[in-house]
Amino acid sequence: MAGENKVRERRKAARPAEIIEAAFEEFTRHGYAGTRLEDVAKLAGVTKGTIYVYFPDKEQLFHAVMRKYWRRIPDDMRQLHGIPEKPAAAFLRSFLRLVYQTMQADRQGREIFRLIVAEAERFPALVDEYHREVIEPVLEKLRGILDEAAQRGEIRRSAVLEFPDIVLAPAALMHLWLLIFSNRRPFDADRFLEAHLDLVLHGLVADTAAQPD
Amino acid sequence: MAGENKVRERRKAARPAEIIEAAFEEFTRHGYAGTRLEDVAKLAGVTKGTIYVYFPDKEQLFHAVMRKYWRRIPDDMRQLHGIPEKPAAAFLRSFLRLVYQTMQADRQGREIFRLIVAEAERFPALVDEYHREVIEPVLEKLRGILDEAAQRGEIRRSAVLEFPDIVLAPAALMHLWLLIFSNRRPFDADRFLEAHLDLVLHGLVADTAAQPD
Amino acid sequence: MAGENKVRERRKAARPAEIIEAAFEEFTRHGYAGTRLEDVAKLAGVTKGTIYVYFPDKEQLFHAVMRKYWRRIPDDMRQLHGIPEKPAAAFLRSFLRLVYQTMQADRQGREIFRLIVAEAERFPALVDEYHREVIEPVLEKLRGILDEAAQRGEIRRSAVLEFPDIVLAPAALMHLWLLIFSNRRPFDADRFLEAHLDLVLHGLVADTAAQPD
Amino acid sequence: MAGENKVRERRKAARPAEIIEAAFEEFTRHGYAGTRLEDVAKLAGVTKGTIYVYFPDKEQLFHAVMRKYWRRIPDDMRQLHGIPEKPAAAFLRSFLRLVYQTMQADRQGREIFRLIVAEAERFPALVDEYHREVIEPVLEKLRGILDEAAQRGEIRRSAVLEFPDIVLAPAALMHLWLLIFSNRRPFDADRFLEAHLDLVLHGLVADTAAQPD
DNA sequence: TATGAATGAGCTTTCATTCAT
DNA sequence: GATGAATGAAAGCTCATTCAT
Repeated sequence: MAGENKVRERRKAARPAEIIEAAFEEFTRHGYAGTRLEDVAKLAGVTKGTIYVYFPDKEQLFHAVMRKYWRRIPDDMRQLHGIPEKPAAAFLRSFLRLVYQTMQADRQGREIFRLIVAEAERFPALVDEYHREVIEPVLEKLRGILDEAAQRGEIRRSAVLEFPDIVLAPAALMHLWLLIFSNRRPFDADRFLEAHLDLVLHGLVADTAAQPD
Repeated sequence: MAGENKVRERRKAARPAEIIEAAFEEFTRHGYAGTRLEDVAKLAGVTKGTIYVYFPDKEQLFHAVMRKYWRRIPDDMRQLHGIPEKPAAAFLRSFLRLVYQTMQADRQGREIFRLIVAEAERFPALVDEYHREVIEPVLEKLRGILDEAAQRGEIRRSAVLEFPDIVLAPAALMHLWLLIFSNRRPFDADRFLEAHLDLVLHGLVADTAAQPD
Repeated sequence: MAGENKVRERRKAARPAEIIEAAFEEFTRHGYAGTRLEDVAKLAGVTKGTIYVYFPDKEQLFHAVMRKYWRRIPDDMRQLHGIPEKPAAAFLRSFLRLVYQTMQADRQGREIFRLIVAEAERFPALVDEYHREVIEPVLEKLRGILDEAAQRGEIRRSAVLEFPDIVLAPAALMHLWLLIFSNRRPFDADRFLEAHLDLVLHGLVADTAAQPD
Repeated sequence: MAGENKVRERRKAARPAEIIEAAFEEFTRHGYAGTRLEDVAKLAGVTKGTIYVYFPDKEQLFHAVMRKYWRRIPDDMRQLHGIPEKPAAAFLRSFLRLVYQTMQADRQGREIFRLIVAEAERFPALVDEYHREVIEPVLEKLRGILDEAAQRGEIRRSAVLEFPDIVLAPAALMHLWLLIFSNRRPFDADRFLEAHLDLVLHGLVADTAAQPD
């Protein structure tokens, strides 16, 4: 009774995920319009028809790919729990370091971002969803860090507090550089992060006494 | 009769440019693979066949579009000539203000950037060319500004000097926001620029005496 | 437990009939080629595979549908037994009234007729079978009625006796009207029958004395 | 200037008609769903793509086929002009003879009728159009003939006058027989028409004195 | 017996490209 | 140069049929 059709069930249960994985590769490599479902199928080790067993059409498969791969990003931020939140300089450093680590390691999240930029016109609803679920939480987290530090008097009250994106911008730019140059252009991410921290900590510090590092 | 001919000739001479303009609209809206040459032709007021009179194939047309629209960007930087280069804070402000103005006004440059991100995998050579001709000059300009200011002792010698991208990053991010949210999300570019300047000037300033604004 | 089994067995035994019923609906609505076995399965409350347990392929299922639904038509004619066969006018009236009643009530027979017309080219053998089993018996019955009436001198000996279809034709036409206009076009079947009878009885009557109604 | 591209233009102008002709053959043989556009193309001597130069999709091609082939039917009725309208018996005979001739000769009109019956469910609007443009005019013509004859006292005022279809029904039935039996079943159309006329003329005649033939 | 995942041939439709005019 | 009819390869999608369970 037990274990006889487990293999089959396991395969069956894994099918949609396998197809999504393959679709991710093809979509990120060739864009939405440039992707051939036949290639997706081949990569997933199934036939064209099988894709349609699980997804009603190309568009829904695209949606599934997008949603699957951006969900994981905010999860990484949980690692921040347990890190003492002050002094602000140290916490900010931890926060940004985590962001860089995630961004560097997470090729998938990066490629999803490419698709967001590339297909923003075709799938505006997806862009909004992405903003709400991926970008906004990170910015809100950062805004909270900055606000509390400002309340404690550790950093200046400046217009920057209104735009946490500005503090994060260099990280986003690194994202883009990795995206468009792949590995053609050497990039010292550690040193880039140090420079980024240098600017931010000097730029936000409450008074000259509070020097970072 | 001669006048008639002239109009015709002028139109004839304008054909390739008109086709490129139309192709720009279609490529930026639908991406490379998603663009139909028939739509390009319709928008340009010619027929499909005419495109092939001037361009050997879709790919070369794409190249032409890309090259035409990014050439103009560095031109804007000439406006900086004539502005006194010190004090550094003021010059940086002028520089960044110019960058923001250009970025906001230049929908075409923005859309080209979208294509760079979207089609980086398919046209890596184009990305490299874009970097050499568009990104690099701006970064080099900024690097020059920063280096000179540092030599004059107006700003700190920090790791940031190695990565002028970091100073420019918020502007690039605004570029992206405009790109993916179109006009769906209100964005106060002026205030964003002020916050950006606030961070950069405080972050780079040599000593606490040199406050911006 | 035994009761449970019975229900199941009863259901099992009913399966083929349920499938045929569902197939009838789909085939008549969408034609042979336009019918999807998956829809048949859904309508029958089974899965696609089950159809193949009972029918080797789509074609055989179609055959089964056709044969099942035309068998019942001649049965209705048994209702004529017991009606005195003369005078001919009265018997003819009873006969035609029965034909009209059957035709109006029997949506299924009507739809089968549509399939006969629609798929005659693809299934000529089925058409011949249909003629032999459905059309011919009715025509023969009518021919018999007319012949006997003629022998009794109640109706004229005319060429019409060779073609009982001519006497029946208006009924067939009503069949067609119902088939192609569904309920879009109002149709007074009773009055139509009266007119039909009027023509036939006047047309066949032996002499002017024998007026119907 | 003249005659150089005439051949091409002639071919071009003929294309849609050639495709419609080929489509007619395939649609009438295999029905709407059963027809493969590739076969249509092959029969028309073009490639699949060419069909889409002239017709937006399969459905519009079907519409075009239907409309093209039923237009000609009412035209045949013009042949009646010039025939003296009385006595009614003779005119009715001419009318029905013409109907039979048309029906026998016009394989295309017959096949269109098959499609009307077969696809009535899928294209109800087409059925209505067919009724308005093909059936209705014939019935109205006949109704006019009968009404005038009745006014002149040449035929009885009976319920039949309300339903000219009844008078025409045998012709319609012959249509069907030809349609579903092709040439498998011998059919003496002349004798059938004679029998038909016999019934109708006897059935409608005002008094016993007025005998047909 | 019944299932339904999987197949793959085949369908309609699209579109970059060609070429006679 | 300019046209646009024609092509044909290939794309997205469908569905009758199979088969391991």
